[in-house]
Amino acid sequence: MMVKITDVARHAGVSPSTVSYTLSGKRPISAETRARVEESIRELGYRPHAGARALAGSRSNVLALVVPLRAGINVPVVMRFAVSVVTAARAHDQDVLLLTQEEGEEGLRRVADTALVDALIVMDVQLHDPRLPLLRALDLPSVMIGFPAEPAGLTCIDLDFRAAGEVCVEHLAALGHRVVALIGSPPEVYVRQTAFAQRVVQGFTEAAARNGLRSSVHPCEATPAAARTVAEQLLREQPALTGVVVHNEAVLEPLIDAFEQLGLRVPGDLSVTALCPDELAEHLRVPVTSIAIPSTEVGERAVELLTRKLAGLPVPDTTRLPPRLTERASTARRSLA
Amino acid sequence: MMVKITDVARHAGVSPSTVSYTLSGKRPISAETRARVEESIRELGYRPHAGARALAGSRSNVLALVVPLRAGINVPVVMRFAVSVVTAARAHDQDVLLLTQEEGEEGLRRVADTALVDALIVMDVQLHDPRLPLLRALDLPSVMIGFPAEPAGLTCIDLDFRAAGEVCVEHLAALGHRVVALIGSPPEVYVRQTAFAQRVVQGFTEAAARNGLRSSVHPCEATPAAARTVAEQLLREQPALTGVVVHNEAVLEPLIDAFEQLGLRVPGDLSVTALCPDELAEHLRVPVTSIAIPSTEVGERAVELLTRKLAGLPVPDTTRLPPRLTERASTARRSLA
DNA sequence: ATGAAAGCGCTAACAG
DNA sequence: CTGTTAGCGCTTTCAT
Repeated sequence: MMVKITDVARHAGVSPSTVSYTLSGKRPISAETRARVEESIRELGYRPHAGARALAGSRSNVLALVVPLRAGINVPVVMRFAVSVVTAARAHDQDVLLLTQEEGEEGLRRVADTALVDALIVMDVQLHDPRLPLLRALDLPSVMIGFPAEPAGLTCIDLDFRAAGEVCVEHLAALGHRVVALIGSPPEVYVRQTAFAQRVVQGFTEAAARNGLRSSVHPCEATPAAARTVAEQLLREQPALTGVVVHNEAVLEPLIDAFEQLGLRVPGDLSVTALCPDELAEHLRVPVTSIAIPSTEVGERAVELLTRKLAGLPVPDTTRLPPRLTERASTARRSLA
Repeated sequence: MMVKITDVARHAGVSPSTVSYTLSGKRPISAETRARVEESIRELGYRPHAGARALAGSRSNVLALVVPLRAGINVPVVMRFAVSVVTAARAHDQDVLLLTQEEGEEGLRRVADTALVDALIVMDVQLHDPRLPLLRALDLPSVMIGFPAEPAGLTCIDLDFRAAGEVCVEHLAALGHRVVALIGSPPEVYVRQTAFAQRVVQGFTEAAARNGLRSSVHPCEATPAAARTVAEQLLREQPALTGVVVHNEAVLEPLIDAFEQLGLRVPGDLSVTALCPDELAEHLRVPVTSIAIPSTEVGERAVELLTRKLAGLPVPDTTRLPPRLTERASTARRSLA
């Protein structure tokens, strides 16, 4: 019922090793032998047994993908990312095993120790992620999505959040805006978890200084009421304000509503840019010029990094993907009124 | 570097098979031997090699989960489902391999032929899904999420959409409503793809008849404009209408807006129930009484079915999960004004 | 350029 | 209740 390598070998009149090498390309095979073997494989419908292959070759051709479960994660982004990982992995002849964060370090250790997978992709990396020591100790290659506090010895990839902050400011500066504000995440985000929020602030602040803009930063809780408060405060304290960068998905819509209710038209009086998923930016009443997390690209690149590591090739410790700003209806040249 | 079963055997002073049987429980082991073996396993940190196990035991302990990619799928629902499958699978000592619909039938055949997985979970099943013949032919157990036109010989599971339609009507009937309408999906949905839309209509219509309610069904395109049109038409043609069931996520919010703009208060003048994800129902201006797809339960049950099949136990061909209605602010007793 | 043969680490008869 | 042993199907030396 199952065709095995010896069946193919017999059918093609060669030895099993020749079939194996034809498949792996790990040693030269004459053109005619190769043709004969390939024909036999096709004819018999041969498929190498994954387990046997893993045992003999000590390579399972499976990657583990650890997906986050925490509240507050952006589900569509994770999903898009997962799909792109699977697609990219298949292009490199790898399959993808799905692990949940729930299993924690034990899960990682398990799939590593049982040789179920060859490598790991870990999403939702925290600044002081408890899994870091393990990942360093494991002899499996891994790549992390996000940057921990101490990335030395690890391979990390993510959007370049600092550049994202800069790009937003530069877009506003190019449109003639002179006073800008960053409306960010709730204060606690700047403390725990990941470092990306701070990086946005850095990029924002430095780009503003470089371009001679007046700038300020305003954390904001993830509630409409907080959005309203921040909007009012901004109008009071920065009457000359004409550009804002929003890095807080939850309040993007409420903020725009608040500004308009306070008499500021977007983009007539106020230009708005955001860091948020494209779906959100597109579907607002005023579609918002935004930078999204390039989930698909992150996934592809992560798999590529892993493939290189598995091949013993050198890879950069850190990869920061350049932000791409999509212009929509929420930004316009500063009116000279 | 790698601890193997013979190491454990030597350390515990038993044979490899005894270690194996201690682990699998496939034959009786004396309490003291078991204790000694377990102690050795712990001490040495032994983990059976997955590939070796799969080869010798012809069981990989991996399930394949095929996730859909089509536009129009509900991403959070898929994600929740995937997570629940992984969690449930782990509870049965199985891992989960992620496949995308993109790979199609070839992907299924591949993981089956290479013995990479023991069983398949297929989401997003269409009425005349091209994968059906393959799934029937494969000797791997599989379960499908959703019902094809001809489920004979397959194992299918999904929400009981017919009962969902009924429950909505009965809820409205119990609140004293006498004239109800179903606002459904765009016409094309009733033609192609899946059968669940028709089932909702059936349940709705029959329950209405059974309860002596006047009822009507209205397909609706997935646009705010269409929602408005349907709302207007309803008010014109069914002035006595006081209850609606909405089975169309995209227009739930626009519909409520339209009704209120037309002077109908929800739930004061009109009670609204829906089939939609809880997130949506909860976050509307008026939280809507709704029935959600029980993604978590579907995932758990799917894994359970598969586990039973793998154990050679009989399973029902079709499993329809009972709908659960969550009452929110959008339904109320019919005002006797 | 190809073949022969020795495992990879585990499971499951078979034997006692 | 436990041990012995023959593979599972493939990769990879080693040989030619």
